[in-house]
Amino acid sequence: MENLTRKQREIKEREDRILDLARRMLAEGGYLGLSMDGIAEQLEYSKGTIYNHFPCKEEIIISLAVETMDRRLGMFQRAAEFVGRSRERISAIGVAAELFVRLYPHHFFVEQIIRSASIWEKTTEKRRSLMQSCEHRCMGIVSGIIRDGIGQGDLKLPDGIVPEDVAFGLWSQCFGAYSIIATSDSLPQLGISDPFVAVRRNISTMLDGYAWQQLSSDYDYQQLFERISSEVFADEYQTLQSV
Amino acid sequence: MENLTRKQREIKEREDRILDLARRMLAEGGYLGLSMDGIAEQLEYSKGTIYNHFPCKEEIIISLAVETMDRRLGMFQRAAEFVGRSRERISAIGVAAELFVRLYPHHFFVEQIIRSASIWEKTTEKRRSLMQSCEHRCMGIVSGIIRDGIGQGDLKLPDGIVPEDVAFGLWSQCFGAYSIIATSDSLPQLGISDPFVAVRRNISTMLDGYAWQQLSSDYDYQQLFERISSEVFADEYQTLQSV
Amino acid sequence: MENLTRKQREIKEREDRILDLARRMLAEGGYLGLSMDGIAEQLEYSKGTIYNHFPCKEEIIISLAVETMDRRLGMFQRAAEFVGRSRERISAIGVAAELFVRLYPHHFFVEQIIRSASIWEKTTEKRRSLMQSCEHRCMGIVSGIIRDGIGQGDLKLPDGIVPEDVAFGLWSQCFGAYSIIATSDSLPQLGISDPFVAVRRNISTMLDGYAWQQLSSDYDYQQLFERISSEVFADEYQTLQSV
Amino acid sequence: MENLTRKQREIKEREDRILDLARRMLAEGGYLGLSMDGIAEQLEYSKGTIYNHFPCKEEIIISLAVETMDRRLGMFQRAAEFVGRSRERISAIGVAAELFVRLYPHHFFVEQIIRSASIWEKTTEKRRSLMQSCEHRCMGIVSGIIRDGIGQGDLKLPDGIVPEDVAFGLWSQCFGAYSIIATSDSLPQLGISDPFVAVRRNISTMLDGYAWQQLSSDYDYQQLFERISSEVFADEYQTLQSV
DNA sequence: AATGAATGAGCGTTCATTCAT
DNA sequence: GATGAATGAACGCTCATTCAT
Repeated sequence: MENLTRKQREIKEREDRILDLARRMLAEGGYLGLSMDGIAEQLEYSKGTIYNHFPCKEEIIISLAVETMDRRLGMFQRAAEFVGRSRERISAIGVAAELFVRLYPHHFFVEQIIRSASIWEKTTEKRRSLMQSCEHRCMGIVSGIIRDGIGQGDLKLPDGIVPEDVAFGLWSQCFGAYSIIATSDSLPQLGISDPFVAVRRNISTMLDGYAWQQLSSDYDYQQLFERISSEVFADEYQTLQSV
Repeated sequence: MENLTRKQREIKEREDRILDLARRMLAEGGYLGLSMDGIAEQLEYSKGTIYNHFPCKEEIIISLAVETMDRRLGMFQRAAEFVGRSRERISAIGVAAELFVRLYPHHFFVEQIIRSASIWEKTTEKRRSLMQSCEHRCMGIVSGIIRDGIGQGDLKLPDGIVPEDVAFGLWSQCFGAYSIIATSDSLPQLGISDPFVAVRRNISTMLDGYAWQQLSSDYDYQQLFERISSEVFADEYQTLQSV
Repeated sequence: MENLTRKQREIKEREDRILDLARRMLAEGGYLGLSMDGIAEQLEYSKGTIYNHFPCKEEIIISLAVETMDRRLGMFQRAAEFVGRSRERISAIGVAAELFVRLYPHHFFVEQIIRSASIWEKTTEKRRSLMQSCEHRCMGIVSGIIRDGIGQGDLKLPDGIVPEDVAFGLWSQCFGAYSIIATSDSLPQLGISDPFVAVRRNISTMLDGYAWQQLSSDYDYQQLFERISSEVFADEYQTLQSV
Repeated sequence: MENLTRKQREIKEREDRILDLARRMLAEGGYLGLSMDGIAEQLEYSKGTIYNHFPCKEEIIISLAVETMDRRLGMFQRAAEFVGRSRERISAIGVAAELFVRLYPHHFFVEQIIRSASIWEKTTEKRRSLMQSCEHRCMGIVSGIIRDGIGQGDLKLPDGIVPEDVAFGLWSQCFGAYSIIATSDSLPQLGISDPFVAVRRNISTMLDGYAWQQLSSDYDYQQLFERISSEVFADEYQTLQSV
């Protein structure tokens, strides 16, 4: 059994190496940049071996996406545990989102690929629902904090708006901004010198618009951002700084 | 001469059919979903004929993108001419953006594809700058309205924020939300029953956060939305209703 | 009829323009470098018009070859008329051959192309025999001079050797050398600094070997070369000098 | 291991079959006559298999050329080792050249193709220099024998002529004659009944012209030709006889 | 006679996937 | 379980040739 475990460890390790390489290839050249031949060659395994791990190319991409979502979910969970008032906690989520995309741009890119390529036909329904559940839980965390805020009197949503709508707003804002940042190289020419800062300000302003206490006029969220970064995401933050 | 015109009309018409089909293929299967063979086959023309219209696959995609951007730019320009206070005019832009993506979802999808595929190597610099200028002008319209609002005293931006940052916020919000809407089919399960309404509310709330007069609490922007739709974009609105 | 003649002149003129361009294209990029589309485009005629002149691509190449051979035949004929002893006259042929290949390298190149591409299947037997007759007459001129030399006692061929064998030797030597010169760019590195001079010396030595009077030791053939160039081929020689 | 060797043998063997077929196709229809589709079809392998052996069409042609040059170089080297006076040794080279072109006419044709087609862009500089070095060494062998002849007093070159010039003469004569023989089917009609014999006589006469001892009048080079054929190139000679 | 849009067989090449060893 | 040779459908693209106008 010890033997088996070692074997299993080896297999898991190789699987990780495949995924790591695949992610880099995907980031480098999109869906076409990822090739089974290339993986086999660069990893110095035979193609057959790669196929022993993943039954087809699409499954690799799905695995990549699952890994990405898992990783972000983990960061979101740690963020949600931040002790403070509801808006501080939602700020922690914001920190997590930004750190994630800056620290693991390849992971983020995978999500974009998966949205534009038609992969689903070759995949099992199980895979698909696995990813949806990940998405679901991420949303749940954010909505939960909003609900907490409402419960604690920090926030009151107008009629016809549910916490999920606000969560969707945060999600859209981040996803849209990070997509544009990742794929546009003319932002400075458009007059946007520091897009990440702009995202934070815009989100903050939106939350002010919802009158989520405490307002950004009464609280230094920039400083909070730094504090969360170094307290909750010490490792990630340091890695980012050193890059 | 009548004869010549008929031929030319036929050609133009076929070009449109090629682009329409190409757009659908792109929307269906991404960059790989669009194939020259497929176009020729489905349109029942020879490959040579397709190549008489477009010298390579990339040029089709570029043409698609240019068409998309032109069309939206046109709608933005009409929106910007709406007579009213600055926030009403920015609402008109919002109407344009939403109508555009709902009316021409394939057009919108093309933009996403073009962001992730590496098409540019096969294209001239002229093409590239043409598209960038389109983007630039769209941004310029939005920033211009924001500047007008500032000049007219409807809006005052905090220190360190320029109109472009706000415009970027609107762009991100829309682009992100519409991307998610277009590629996710589980929004209802996530609790977001009407994502388009949610976007409007979130954006409106952000503008409230910037204290852009008149605040949504003092003005019925929902009604304005309807009015702009039926006045400025009568045709588009009707088409949308009938679908 | 005057009208018809003008028309015919126009047609002939256009045919020449087609052939000129075709020859340049052939020289530039070999068999593949010659394209019907390219001809039509650069000459600003429609493809149909080109096909009115030549029924297929191969016919153009054949025409090119015929033109080449005609031109050289003309030069050979003028050379053969040089007044002098037989070896002087054969020298005149040598001058013609060298001037031809140096002055019209594209023409020479056509001959090489036609030897390596399989064009004949698409051509009529008539074309083929036309070319062969050209070749025949060129050979005939050279053999004739040799025969004259024998008749005049300048030369006596050993048993088993006919004038055509010697003519073949001259032809081979020239064709081989000029081919190598045209397609090899490393002759200087191989130690051959002036290949054209080398050809002349080698041929002259071979004729000495046949004891063709007057031997090169008794006659300044280099000076004769100059004289023939400037007397018989004044125009060609001048053109060459000015290039 | 026996197993592995068998597989490798099979692969090597197929590679040879590909090259053989490719050579025939090239000889038949020039650069265009060689097609990857055609190879796959005639050999009844899939296209992918062909591409497993050669990464592109050009590499096949290069391989063909290298094989050709290697083979002739080998024959030249064996010829150069013939024990005898310098002119006997140069005769051995002549035997090698003729046997080569008669025994492997397709090989010879490859060289002509490669001279006129623009293959080099798709190939590495290494390939190119490999071929040039082959050419260089062939030339070196011939020049070396000439130098030996000079050193041994068999031969004295006139002023202004270097051994390489004479070697170039031999090369031109052979290359030209063999090219014409290979591509012209009307030699008998032109009065050249045995062109190979004619080449030998012409070359011999040229060497007589250079007064290279022993002169053909004092030595039976025809008989030497037979002797070298059967002694140095016994295998090749026999193969030729039996064809 | 001139046009040029239309054709379609053909090309070189790629790559996910299979399966005998 | 590992290997990698073999497959073959698909791709983007070219171009000589035809023929309705």
